[in-house]
Amino acid sequence: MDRIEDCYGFLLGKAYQKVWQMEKAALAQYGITPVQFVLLHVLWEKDGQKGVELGGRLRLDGATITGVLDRLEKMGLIERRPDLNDRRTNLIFLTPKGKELEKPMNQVTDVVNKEVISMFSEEEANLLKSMLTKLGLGQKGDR
Amino acid sequence: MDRIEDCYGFLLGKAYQKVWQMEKAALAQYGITPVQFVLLHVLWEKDGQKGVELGGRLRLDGATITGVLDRLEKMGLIERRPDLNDRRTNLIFLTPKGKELEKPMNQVTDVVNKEVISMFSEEEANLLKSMLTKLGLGQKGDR
DNA sequence: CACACATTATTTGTATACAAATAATGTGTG
DNA sequence: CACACATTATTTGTATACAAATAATGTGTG
Repeated sequence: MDRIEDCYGFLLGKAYQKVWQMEKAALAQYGITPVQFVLLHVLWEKDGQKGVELGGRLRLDGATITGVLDRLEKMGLIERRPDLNDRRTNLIFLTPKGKELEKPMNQVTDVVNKEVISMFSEEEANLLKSMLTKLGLGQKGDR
Repeated sequence: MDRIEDCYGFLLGKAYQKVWQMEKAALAQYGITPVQFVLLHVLWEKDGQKGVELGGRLRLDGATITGVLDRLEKMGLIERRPDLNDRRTNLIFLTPKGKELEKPMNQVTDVVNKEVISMFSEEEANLLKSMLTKLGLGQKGDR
């Protein structure tokens, strides 16, 4: 490999960095980072999950989840409640404030997604999605 | 966007994470991280560059470059020398130890690249590269 | 049932990454 | 030439991300 611009790891990192910055800018008005957004997103789908479930879905280390939850809790968007069935576990619940953000934050991130998609043909965008899914989430298909 | 798995930012992040881990594992025997590797790679192409040139090429903030250089310097792989033409600047030079790593490290990262490519057809892999370049480095073509 | 082993969350340490501020030095316009 | 503005590297602070260690609790096999 003569040029770093031929290294897939490098290219993926830079593409991620760019899209992450677009999302960060879009979410800045709510004081939320992209990672905090995706964690909230999983809770909007299903409230009251365990930390380890969130980490599994988001492919994040437990230590990382702890930190993200700390910040979301400090902002008053989520709440840790003890799991009555397993005292090792907390269940993570959205606060009303956390629930309110679903619609507006999905709107601004949808705009970013459309911006990304608009750089390619529909066919290319779909292929990109399936290739990234295969690379990052292990399988070609959906989960 | 109903599922985070449809969010390009998320997919890019996870694909990057996976490939980064593969590279990290391959480079671990040399005690080098993927980011340190790409910085060294730019120096192998041309020794004696300024920090700001490295940051421009790698799309990294000056503060990030400072940190990466600190660690590479501590490991004895690079050296900061004053620029006689501009006293604001250091020029970054490879040490003999830093030069030695070029061949072996390129070999192990080439293996990772081939692993990534092998997941797709040649046509798909080329399209992926051009799409990531367009997304992350601004233009479709090469620089 | 006891106890080795597993699971869950957290803490600590290291490495990116960027924003904002700072200090030193260059450059360009009147 | 002076001085506002730009450039370069660094420092400080915040936010991921993971590895390794720890503490508390569960689970399964003899």
